[in-house]
Amino acid sequence: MDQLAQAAALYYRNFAAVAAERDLTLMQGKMLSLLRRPMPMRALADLLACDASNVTGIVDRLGARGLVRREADPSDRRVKMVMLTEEGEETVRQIRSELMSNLTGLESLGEEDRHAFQRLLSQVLPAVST
Amino acid sequence: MDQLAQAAALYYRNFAAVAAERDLTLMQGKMLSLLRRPMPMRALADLLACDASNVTGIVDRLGARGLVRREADPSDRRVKMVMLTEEGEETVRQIRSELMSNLTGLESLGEEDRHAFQRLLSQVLPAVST
DNA sequence: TATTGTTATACTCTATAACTATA
DNA sequence: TATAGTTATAGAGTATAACAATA
Repeated sequence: MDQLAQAAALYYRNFAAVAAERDLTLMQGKMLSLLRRPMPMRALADLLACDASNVTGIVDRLGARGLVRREADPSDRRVKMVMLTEEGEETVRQIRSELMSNLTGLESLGEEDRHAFQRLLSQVLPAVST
Repeated sequence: MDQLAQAAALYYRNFAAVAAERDLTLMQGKMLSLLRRPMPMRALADLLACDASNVTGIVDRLGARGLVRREADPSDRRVKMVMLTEEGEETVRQIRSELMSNLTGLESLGEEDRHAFQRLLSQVLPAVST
């Protein structure tokens, strides 16, 4: 229990540090990481667990830096799809690779331990859609 | 790796929800939880991984609600010790107990799985002091 | 000189409420 | 009527820089 708290703290401290190196806030880094494919603003709000009105500002700031862009959805003209630009894609690649190399603990595990870890997490994570 | 991200997201989502029920922000809840014993402002800044100037405001707001108080340190008159009030202690007890009951996953594990989990976490947590 | 805590400042995140344009 | 996104607003977190008091 305390270990879960520490693991969570470690993960976010690491994530925030990696993002900060690129002048990104935690939320900006999270949003970029979520955009594996184009997504409506609304979906981003759900995944980031924040109000839809906040997404406007975050996308604005990332857009001003050329990391994401909005595009109209032909099938529903209310919807705006958000997607990474080329530069955004590259930034996400860098973040992911640095996250990996900072948290090498899991990668250095044997097969058996890794499976035990995943089994345990699946019990603790009944309702996570991220 | 992705599982660690999900576990961290789950933990903080749960923590923030429990804190919000008591009209506390995530940082306010974190600070209360850290105050197992009186602590200088400076130590809180280190544990919360934020600038010392932020601690002033957070302690101010918690103090205005009667959950913490400052006290002079006789041995170094620059230092102010922050400690929980009686109401603060009770709030922390409630938060802890609700966190536990929400994340029952770990508690329901068998001995073997629990040990595997702790062994894994200890590999991922080389530098966590919280 | 260095450290502790505060203040001032500017920016970001946050929820709420009111608005528009679509559906 | 309901939904997607925006805007306005107020409160909270954030780092930086400058400051007073103390070491």
